[in-house]
Amino acid sequence: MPELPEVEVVRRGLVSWVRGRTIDAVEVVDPRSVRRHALGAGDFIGNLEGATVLDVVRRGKFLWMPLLDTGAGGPAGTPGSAGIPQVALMAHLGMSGQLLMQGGDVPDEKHLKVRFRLSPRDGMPEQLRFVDQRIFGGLFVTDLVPTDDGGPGGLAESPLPLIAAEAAHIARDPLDPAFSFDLFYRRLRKRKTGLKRALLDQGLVSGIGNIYADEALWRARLHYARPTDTLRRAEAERVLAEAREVMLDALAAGGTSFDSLYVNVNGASGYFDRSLNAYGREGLECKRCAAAGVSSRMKREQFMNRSSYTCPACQPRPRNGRW
DNA sequence: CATTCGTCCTGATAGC
DNA sequence: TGCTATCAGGACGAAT
Repeated sequence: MPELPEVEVVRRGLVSWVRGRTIDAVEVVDPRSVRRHALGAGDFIGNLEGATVLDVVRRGKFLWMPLLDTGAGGPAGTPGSAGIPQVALMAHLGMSGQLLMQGGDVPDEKHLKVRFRLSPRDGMPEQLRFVDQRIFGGLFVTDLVPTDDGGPGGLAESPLPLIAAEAAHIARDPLDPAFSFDLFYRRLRKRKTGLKRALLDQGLVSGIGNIYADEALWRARLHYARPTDTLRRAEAERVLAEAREVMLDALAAGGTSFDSLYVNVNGASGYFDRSLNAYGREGLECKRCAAAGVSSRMKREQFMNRSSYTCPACQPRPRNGRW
């Protein structure tokens, strides 16, 4: 389930394979994977064929490749703009999306949705493939627009002060050097909602999904339903610091994976799931309580139409009035 | 305006 | 055995 670390692993894996290569041909095997491209699959293809990939950049879980039109005439970018890209190929992995580099002789994956044939380069696979079982992810072409907050964000800052229009509403992520805690805390306190809902709101802080939200809350000993307008500064700092820690650990491990739905760009699964403390541990002893000699079992509850895992002893549900 | 909820999807698994 | 129900969840647009 791709969250920030997994998407960053894909970005890093992808960039050396695609930067500078031209998209020679595009094949949309399943149009549902380009449904966010409003003008349809034909227009999607027309925008991409002949364009050159300049870079792979990210904000939150959105990943995109700024494109330069090579002059073949497609709508992608306008010649004469001094090499400044105007559009990008956007990718969101959703639940189960993968971006794979594959040689032309590799059989099609069962859930292959879109195939890109790239200009040949020695020792590099010919195809970039988008594979997605559950079709929550997708690809589309988006405009690149100026941004005044320093660039797209993420861990590897792009030299271009441009952001994909479709990702302009996404906040910076906690690993981003330009992430502002003050801005986050100010906005958090104004919310009338629960803490986990806020952590999952990509417009407030990006990159955190259900798994890392539960892990960060567990590490910070905070309950998911804690009202955001009661959070003390130190508590907000704590949960963000823990989110940062758990995502850095996952990044170092190459991303989290449970069922091989997610693999990185070269097809290798992450293995961080073995060190999760909260997610998926229903009925098991809370590791922290056990270490302190207290017996407490993790419980699972439905929240926001998804599972939330908490320890009832060290992450007590907030009560009215006092904290 | 802010917040919450329904929807999109497939396939593994549980239960009868 | 073969069917149906349940679960997984990111993000957007509709509803409240």
